[in-house]
Amino acid sequence: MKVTIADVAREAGVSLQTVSRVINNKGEISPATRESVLAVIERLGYRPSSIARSLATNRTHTIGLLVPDISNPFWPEIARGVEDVLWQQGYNLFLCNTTETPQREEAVLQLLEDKRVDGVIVAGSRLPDERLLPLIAAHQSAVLVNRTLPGSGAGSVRIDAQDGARQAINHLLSRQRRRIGFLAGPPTSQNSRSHQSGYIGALEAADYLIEPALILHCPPYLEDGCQATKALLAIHPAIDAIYCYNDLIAVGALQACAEIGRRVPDDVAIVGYDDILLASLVTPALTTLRVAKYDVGAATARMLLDLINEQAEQNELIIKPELVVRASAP
Amino acid sequence: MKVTIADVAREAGVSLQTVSRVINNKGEISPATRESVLAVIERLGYRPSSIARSLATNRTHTIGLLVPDISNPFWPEIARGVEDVLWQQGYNLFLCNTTETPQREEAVLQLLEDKRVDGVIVAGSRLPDERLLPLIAAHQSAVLVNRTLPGSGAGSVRIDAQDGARQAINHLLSRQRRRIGFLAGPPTSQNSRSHQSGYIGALEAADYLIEPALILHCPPYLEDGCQATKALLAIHPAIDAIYCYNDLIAVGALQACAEIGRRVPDDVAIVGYDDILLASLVTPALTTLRVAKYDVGAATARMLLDLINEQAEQNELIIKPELVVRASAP
DNA sequence: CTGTTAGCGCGTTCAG
DNA sequence: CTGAACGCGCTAACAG
Repeated sequence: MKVTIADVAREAGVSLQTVSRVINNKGEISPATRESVLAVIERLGYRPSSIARSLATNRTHTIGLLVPDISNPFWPEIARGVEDVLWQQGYNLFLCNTTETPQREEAVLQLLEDKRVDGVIVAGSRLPDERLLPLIAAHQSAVLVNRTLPGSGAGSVRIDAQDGARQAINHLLSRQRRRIGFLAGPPTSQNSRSHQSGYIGALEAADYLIEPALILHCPPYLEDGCQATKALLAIHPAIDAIYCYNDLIAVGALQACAEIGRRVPDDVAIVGYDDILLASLVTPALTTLRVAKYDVGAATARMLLDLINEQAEQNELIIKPELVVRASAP
Repeated sequence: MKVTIADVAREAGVSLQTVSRVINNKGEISPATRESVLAVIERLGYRPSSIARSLATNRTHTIGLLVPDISNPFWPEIARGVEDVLWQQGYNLFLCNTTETPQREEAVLQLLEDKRVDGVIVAGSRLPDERLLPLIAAHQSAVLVNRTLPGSGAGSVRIDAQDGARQAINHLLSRQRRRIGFLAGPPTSQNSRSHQSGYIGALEAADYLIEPALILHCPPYLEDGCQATKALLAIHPAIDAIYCYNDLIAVGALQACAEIGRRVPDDVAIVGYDDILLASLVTPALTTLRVAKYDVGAATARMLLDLINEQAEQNELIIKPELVVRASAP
């Protein structure tokens, strides 16, 4: 059986309470008893039960992180940033994959509530506002990544996809690309809509007509990007550039072009988004928008902790991505 | 305030216990009262507190996963496999990065104990047996990935690195490579020693002398692999092949060769390990040993759950990697 | 089939 | 400065 606070108290010849005070550094305790209690704790190898503590304090020092899919290379670095900051502050992390499935996202959020997490970080949510809102509201504290949710009181950390898309399109236009396709990622992602408004905005600002048929949605994975690219180029052979929701799709586009004999960048320029490790290592190397993923994760975690401790200075943070020009769209 | 079981009981006009029974499907309950209790639960939106439940049952339905670094592309797929299986069985996952730091690994293992996790999965441990043993023993159930720990009672799932190394070396020898270097990864990794014994075994079996100086340790990352390769080739210019602890190191080796003007595979053949996404997409594509990462994660989680439920049929699983021949070592 | 009585291990009132 | 009693929300014996 585990040694409890009672064992320590008995062994040290003091009351339960005194032991508790020593552990939590609360109230004044005579150095003598403190030392002796500490010695007994050490000798018995006593460690307080987080569970019992949580029941009494109503805090778990645990937070939940929802990501669409941890095996998508964009998320691990975010998760790493989150976990590092949390660890430093004595918090643990529940990792939950939502697998792009709305029901699972809902179920996860409820389960985390049952587990009494002190807060949640919801990244890449695919839920519509009205379904997400009550689930977020049920949590004490929450920070959303790449999404807003008006009226929820949740914090928000976003990479400015609209700005990123604008940078990408302007770069392509400046290189004389005129028929720019857009592989827009999951239609249910708010982030996708931000990209799209940047894409449209930049083209309109340059007085180009928007052709809706140049925009194609697809899941954010390599194979899907490959297929979508083939479809896009089949319908619109004149396309001379493709802007992609993320790097995985962009690498898929690279593959598609190789397979159907379109040269990159000569025939078609490709621009990705995220700057995952892969981006700089494929051939041709991918022009993309660099996102400081680790920093985003760390900042998100810090914001959540501030929210939990009610000392948040801001509950909104927008980070601009940086265009990295490589061979796929020089 | 959260609605508790007492609220439900009062509202339904039954005792606490009856509500508890309904929730847990324990004992016989008259359909009538069951229905009415269920209705109240629904109406009040009652959800049992996992914390209170854990305190009473001594089970948390939570397990801890230790990985060296989730942003190393090898681990996310493992984590995904683990999380999927756990989720299906109603378990949650604490994700913990040990950052290749022994103290952090120790601290994490203790903290997970405080949190009363039902079990732990320890992947890529860097702790020596005598330090790891007590920490593992303190946990009810544990499964180690890519490592054994005699006398711990822990389960073990391993990818047979010795066999993988043997396959790689034999392949290289069959292609007339004679001076084969080995970038061995972290010296504190048991897995690294397995690779090494496969490397040595295969060479000895073919009657080649082992030159210790052809073996170099380095952290399992791209930059480190790049540096180590340069060092290796500087000392031993005659090397015509390099076998690497993992794909990241191998991609680093590819880069190093490009930078110093060694052609791959003409001058130097490179073989990696893991078959991460990147491996097939670099140029030249990497010959490597494919590891069914998701399956390893899923199998590990299943083994742990079986251990927890005391119905484990086996507590050891060894999976063979599969040689995938690509351009870097045809 | 259902209610009562005890804990689970700890923190937080209060007195002393 | 220290101790005793109570409660966190729930499950596990026992009764009935």
